[in-house]
Amino acid sequence: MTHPTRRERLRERTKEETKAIARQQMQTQGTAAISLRAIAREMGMTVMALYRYYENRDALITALILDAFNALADTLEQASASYPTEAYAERLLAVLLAYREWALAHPVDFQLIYGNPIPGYHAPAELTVPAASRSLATVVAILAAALRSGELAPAPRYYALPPVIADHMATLIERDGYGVPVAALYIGVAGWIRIHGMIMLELFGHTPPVVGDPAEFYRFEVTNLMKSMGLIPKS
Amino acid sequence: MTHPTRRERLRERTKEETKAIARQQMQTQGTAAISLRAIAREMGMTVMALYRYYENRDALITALILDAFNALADTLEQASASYPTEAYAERLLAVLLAYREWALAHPVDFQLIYGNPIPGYHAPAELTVPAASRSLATVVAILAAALRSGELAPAPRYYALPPVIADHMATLIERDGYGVPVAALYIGVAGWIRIHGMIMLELFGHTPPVVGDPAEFYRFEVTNLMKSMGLIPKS
DNA sequence: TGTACATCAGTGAACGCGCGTTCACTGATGTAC
DNA sequence: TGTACATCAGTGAACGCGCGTTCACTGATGTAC
Repeated sequence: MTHPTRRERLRERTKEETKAIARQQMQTQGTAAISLRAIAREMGMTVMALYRYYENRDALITALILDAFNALADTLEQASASYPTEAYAERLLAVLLAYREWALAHPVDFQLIYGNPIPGYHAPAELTVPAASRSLATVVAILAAALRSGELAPAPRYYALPPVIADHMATLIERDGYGVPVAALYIGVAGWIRIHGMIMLELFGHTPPVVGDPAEFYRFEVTNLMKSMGLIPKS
Repeated sequence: MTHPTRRERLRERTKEETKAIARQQMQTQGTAAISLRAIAREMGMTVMALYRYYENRDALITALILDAFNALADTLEQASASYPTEAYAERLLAVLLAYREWALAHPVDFQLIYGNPIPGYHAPAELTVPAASRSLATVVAILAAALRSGELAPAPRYYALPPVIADHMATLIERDGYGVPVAALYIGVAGWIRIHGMIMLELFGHTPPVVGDPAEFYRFEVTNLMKSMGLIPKS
């Protein structure tokens, strides 16, 4: 593994610039309108120059999706690491607030990974699935640690989980080697889904007119969610 | 107000057929790919014939969106009416289950109203907003009645609603003449958002791999949600 | 009941545009000897 | 240190396609007298 050559560095920079402009254009035109010709025009190059960097349009889209999944997961991991390990409630709250903030700061990337699929494009699952599960894993890890420490006291109803679901989650934990109890995975998934709905609706402008202050509403909902789990943050 | 003429009936039928084919094509191509030429081709007509029925592409999209909002609201109202007025819990559960079922049965219409906006298209708010609020109103009406009867006992935390949000909702209720307490609107909105997240993620294939049986999971979550409000359905 | 006219559904060619991808090429930058 | 050659970035024209919307038209269906 030698150092990257000058050429390799320039090459990497062009690939990054291409993605940056693609993101910029999706912001105004929508995720489906991603066009190689438009990107090349903006870069002051011919379309064909782009084919040196990405095999075709689908390859560029895949790169954008992977970047988005990883950027989100990085942000969440950073938020999680900004508190001591045993401050479970604070860590979880920080992660959940970071989730919304990232989505609002990068609406296009969020739509790319969680919104309407792009017509005609098919994601290569072997690449996207691992990248996608990193975020959930961050949340579930905190929950599992909190459960182990006894600080997290899930309400009795969490144990009334229908057998179909409990079994499925147990299998999943086994297969992927998560090493967490089913309760942690369930709470993580259920919480993620609730939060996700709020963000999706806010992003598309459906909640603000009803709720008034989406940021305040989000914080209130997330805090309640955590309280109902037995995890109470100080602030 | 005379009867519709033969011509008017035929005209209506063609407009309906146009929308039906548009929906069919969005199902395979994505909501953004709605194309007048493709629709005309499928109908065995020239593109220009369509311009007799819809002023332009945007007008057709608006018609599809209004249809979707109204079909959803009709379905919810029907579900609500299938139980006696005082059976609040059963009515609410029926409405919430109907919401998911409608979304799964009409994924394209659901994406059209709650998914990514279509690039270049701008919805006329004076038409879409009233149609959109019908669904929420159905849920909120049940909650308000349940509150009045004393059968719904919201947890104390519902009254810890941040003033910004409570004030905004109070203004909204006043302005639109909902005639319900703030607690009913808040519970309705919060519940709607949670449910929405689950359905969105299921529709785009993000939850099934994690959850195993989305229908069972949905029922479990909705029931828990209602229990936490003090509304317990029999079945 | 018959006729003249208005209304309406639908045609067909054309405009100007954007798209992804192919192919054969030029000229600059690096590498081996 | 100089030269011959390979690698690589980028060009430019072309193919075949689809799109929304314009315009001037044809022929059938209804309506008024």
